[in-house]
Amino acid sequence: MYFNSKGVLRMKATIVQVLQQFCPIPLDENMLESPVHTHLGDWALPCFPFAKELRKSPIVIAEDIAKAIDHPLIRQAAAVNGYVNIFLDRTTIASSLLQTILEQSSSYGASNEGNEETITIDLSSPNIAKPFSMGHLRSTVIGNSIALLLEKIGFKIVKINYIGDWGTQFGKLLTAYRKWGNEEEVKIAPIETLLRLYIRFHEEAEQNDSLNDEGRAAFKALEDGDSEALALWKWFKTESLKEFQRIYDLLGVTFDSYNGEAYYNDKMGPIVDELAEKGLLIESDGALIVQLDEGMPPCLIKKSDGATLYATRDLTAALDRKATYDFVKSLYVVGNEQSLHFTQFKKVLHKMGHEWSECIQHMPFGLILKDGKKMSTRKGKIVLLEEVLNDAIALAQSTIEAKNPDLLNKTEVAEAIGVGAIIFSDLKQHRKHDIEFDLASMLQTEGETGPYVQYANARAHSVLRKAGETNAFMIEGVNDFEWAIVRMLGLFPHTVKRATDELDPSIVAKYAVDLAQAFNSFYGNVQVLSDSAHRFYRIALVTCVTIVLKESLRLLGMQAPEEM
RNA sequence: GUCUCAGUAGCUCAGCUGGAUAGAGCAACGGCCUUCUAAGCCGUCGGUCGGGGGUUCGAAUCCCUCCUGGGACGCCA
Repeated sequence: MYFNSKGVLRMKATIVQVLQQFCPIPLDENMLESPVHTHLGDWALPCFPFAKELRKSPIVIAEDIAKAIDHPLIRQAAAVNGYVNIFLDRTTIASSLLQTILEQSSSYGASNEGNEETITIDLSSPNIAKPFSMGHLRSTVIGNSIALLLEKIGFKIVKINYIGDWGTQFGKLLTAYRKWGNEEEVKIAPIETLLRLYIRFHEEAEQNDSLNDEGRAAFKALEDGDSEALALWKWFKTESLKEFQRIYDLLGVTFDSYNGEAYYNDKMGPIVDELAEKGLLIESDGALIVQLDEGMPPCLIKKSDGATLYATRDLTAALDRKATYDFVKSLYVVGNEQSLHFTQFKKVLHKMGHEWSECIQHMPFGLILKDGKKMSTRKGKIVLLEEVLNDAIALAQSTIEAKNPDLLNKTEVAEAIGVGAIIFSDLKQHRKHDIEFDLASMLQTEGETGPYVQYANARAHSVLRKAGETNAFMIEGVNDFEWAIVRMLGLFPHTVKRATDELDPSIVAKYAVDLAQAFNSFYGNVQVLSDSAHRFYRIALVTCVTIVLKESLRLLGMQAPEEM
């Protein structure tokens, strides 16, 4: 009776249900809170809001409720300063929770809330001919984790890598290549060379504005199908994708579609026509725009030379995705700085009469700043992700060499840890916060880091390896260290719920650290194997820790090596 | 200038759908490896929650205002 239809014990929901039997006011989960200090209890119900309706003081209300409570799940209820503090019956809760987790294993915390409906996620979307930057890392790992989270609650996810492979920038790049580039150099180090050309273009364009016109003309020619330009563009793209794939392999991220901007090049006509038919298109200074309301800048659909823009392609892509996938929601994991673009873009769809424009959701994230400022590709102020990843892996490698030189699959483990450190350092922060780039803190493996969580898992596995066979367990009392773990384990489904409601992986990352902390504290203070009275129960507890830690890490897109 | 996001310990951040004494990590300092991996554990130090008003029994949290910083603001994406 403490389980939902899928057999998942949801501790908080259960306790609210129990409390309701003793409280005259309708309760919901949000009213129950965790006391600031554990000695105050496991859960607390503040009674202040009930005072008016019951015409009694909160102190009296709390006392009345506390006195009335009589339930096998609750060991003790104390009224303190208007709060009802609940102490749970540790043995009962622990045994049913451990049983549940052992049975459900990795599906613990899952649900079918999504009902197999489709959600598309636009993520990563690097620009070809440019290095994979730290900014794209954010989009990639946040989007990936959100995809995993939504899958966990039963949605069907389509991950789309909307490659930035079209637009004026390529006209500029073509121009630069023709002026200063050569084939050999590009072959040897494609992205590096193209980046250098791109930077030089912007440097020289500052002195000589006609260069910009040349770039725009080159893009127009590309869009019109100029075969020499197209061949170069294709070559740049192939080389770039090769480099990106290396990074995706390292990160362990896959995509369901790589349809980028260029894919929509020959599909934009009908949309422009539709906009015209619906009377939304206005000519302004030779360009075609859609006027939007209340002081919002208009949305540019075609430049005065007839070439398309980002918005044109985004609109086309959105319509295509709706037709192809029939999504109930369409998420775009794209930086903060494009917020205005997305509001405009949704507004245009709305004006076109597409009510599903409401299903489009921009999920902005903070910028990665360098010296307090945005990094700029054009000025070459950029940090390369691959170098950062390689640094992290090398560091993990040498730590393993120092601490566990006999480890069998050192290379894989070093990769899991190094990459995990980078992913985690990104995901642990709230999505919308700007992050000051700090290599040292990304490479850190102590404290609230990915390796810390992975290490807790590895230690737990080490105990289990030495434990040998398991057996049925009886719980003879739950100490504070164990109880801290049980509480965290019980919170996992609620954590998944919060993370999916908010679409925020940082909630899971914080949870993983808390669980790892609870485990490490237990590990440092309680013997598992040498205490025969508690042995099997503790083994079960440790097993559950590994299940939930691994699942938490998986939801963040990280590996959970069993030895490190 | 307009819009938008942010400002919490020396540093990086939690907490923000209002609740008890504002929590972690890093750094600093002090303990703990002859017991399951010390990438760890235990402890000490550290705060006008940017300022000022307001709403409330109660505000880091909600509202207003000011200050500071990031970002965006028609032919880039």
